[in-house]
Amino acid sequence: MSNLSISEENYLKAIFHLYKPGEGIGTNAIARHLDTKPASVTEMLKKLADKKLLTYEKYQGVIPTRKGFTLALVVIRKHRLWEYFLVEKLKLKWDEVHEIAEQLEHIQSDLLVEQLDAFLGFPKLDPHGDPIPDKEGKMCAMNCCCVSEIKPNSNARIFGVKNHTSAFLKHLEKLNLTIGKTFTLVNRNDFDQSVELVLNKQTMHISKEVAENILVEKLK
Amino acid sequence: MSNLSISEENYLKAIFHLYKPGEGIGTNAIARHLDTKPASVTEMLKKLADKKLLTYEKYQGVIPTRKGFTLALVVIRKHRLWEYFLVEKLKLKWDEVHEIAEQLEHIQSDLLVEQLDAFLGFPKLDPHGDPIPDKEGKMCAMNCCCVSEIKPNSNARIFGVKNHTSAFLKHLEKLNLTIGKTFTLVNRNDFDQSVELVLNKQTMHISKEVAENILVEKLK
DNA sequence: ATTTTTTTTTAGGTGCGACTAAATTATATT
DNA sequence: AATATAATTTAGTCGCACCTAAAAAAAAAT
Ligand SMILES: [Mn+2]
Ligand SMILES: [Mn+2]
Ligand SMILES: [Mn+2]
Ligand SMILES: [Mn+2]
Repeated sequence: MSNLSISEENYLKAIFHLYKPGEGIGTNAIARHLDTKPASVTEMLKKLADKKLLTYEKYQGVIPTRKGFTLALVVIRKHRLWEYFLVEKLKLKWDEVHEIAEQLEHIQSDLLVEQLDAFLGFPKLDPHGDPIPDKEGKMCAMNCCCVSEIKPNSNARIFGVKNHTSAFLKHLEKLNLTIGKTFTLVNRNDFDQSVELVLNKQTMHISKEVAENILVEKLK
Repeated sequence: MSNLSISEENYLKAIFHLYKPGEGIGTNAIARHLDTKPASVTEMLKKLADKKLLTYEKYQGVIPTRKGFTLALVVIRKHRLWEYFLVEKLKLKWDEVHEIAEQLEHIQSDLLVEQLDAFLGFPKLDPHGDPIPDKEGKMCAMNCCCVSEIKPNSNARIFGVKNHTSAFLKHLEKLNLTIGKTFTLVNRNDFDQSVELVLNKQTMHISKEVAENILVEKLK
């Protein structure tokens, strides 16, 4: 029964999201992700290392332990379940839920989480296409890639987003690029990496930045 | 847009609950209610006075301002809406929700509260019979009193409880004394203030402590 | 192999919300 | 009215989570 503070939970989650097999996670990257200062991060890393949630060696970059991964997944599970609740039950828009879930994810009660999960019908994906870990921390494998990675003349269905800011999501909504929509990638412009695609027989252009933040599954 | 900390919100709520017209609220009473020390209370009272949420004069006892009342009611509204949600939607027991609502009441989002209220169908009473303030802070007038205040040979319907601890609520459940049940108060024993009542044709005895914490409406 | 730049850590400090112990003020008792 | 008791405030600390500025180590550039 590891009782973590809200700050500790946010650090664990950030570290989880920044983790890539093989590489240690840098102090600066964590500070950037949490909008805080590197000096503050160093302090917290020592505390989390004391609690055996990650391995810390000066200047080496940090790697979460099994326990660290597990606890991060619990927070992520709660975040995504609450987002699902807010959109499906309370009828909030997909761009309105992230900030609220950022608070709700820290509510402490195992009973609450399990009952919420059941009430929602054990959803597998959150409103942004991200998989929701189950009670054991398992989540469905994702077979998707960025729009910026698919080839011209291929069809794709929008699966999710990588950027969760309200500004980006509202922009997508305006472009009618929401989850489930299918389109054909017609062409990629070499000089600015912008992408030309056809959606509902309408041709449209999206910037490199947008293309990098939309996740799709390829269609045959 | 007064942004209060969780502590400040909990103090405001405690002060609201302890308030009685005419009298100032003592430092000790607040400390007892929040399970903290008088010295800590004094400090917080000064801070809340700076924010114009109450009037504070050394040694005089404290009185909430209009603004203090209003903000306390917002927190109480959230607490009771979440309790209703937990019982009616997530199927938690009435003795399991208080601690969780104590956390949820601090989630900051006006949109969330209003949508939750609508989703629940604008409930008027929480699972313990307490009135839920509406968006404007208004709540239905309560016409009820303690079992310890009603006279022998009168009929009453259980309306709510004054004590919200899990221990007390579980006890009531065991005695089958839950909201909506009606009974006849047969007799009060003078020497220990215990009460004899008839519920479903069964005679039972309840202690003074229990009688003081059950709220009823009198039936003709 | 130096030098420069970047990353990370250390040192020292702040605000918040708690605490204990001691002083002060108010209230009750004699 | 003087004294004892209770309530409240003050003074001084502490842990947490942040900060800035400076030092140290690692990585990159010359
Ligand atoms: Mn968070
Ligand atoms: Mn999401
Ligand atoms: Mn609370
Ligand atoms: Mn209640």
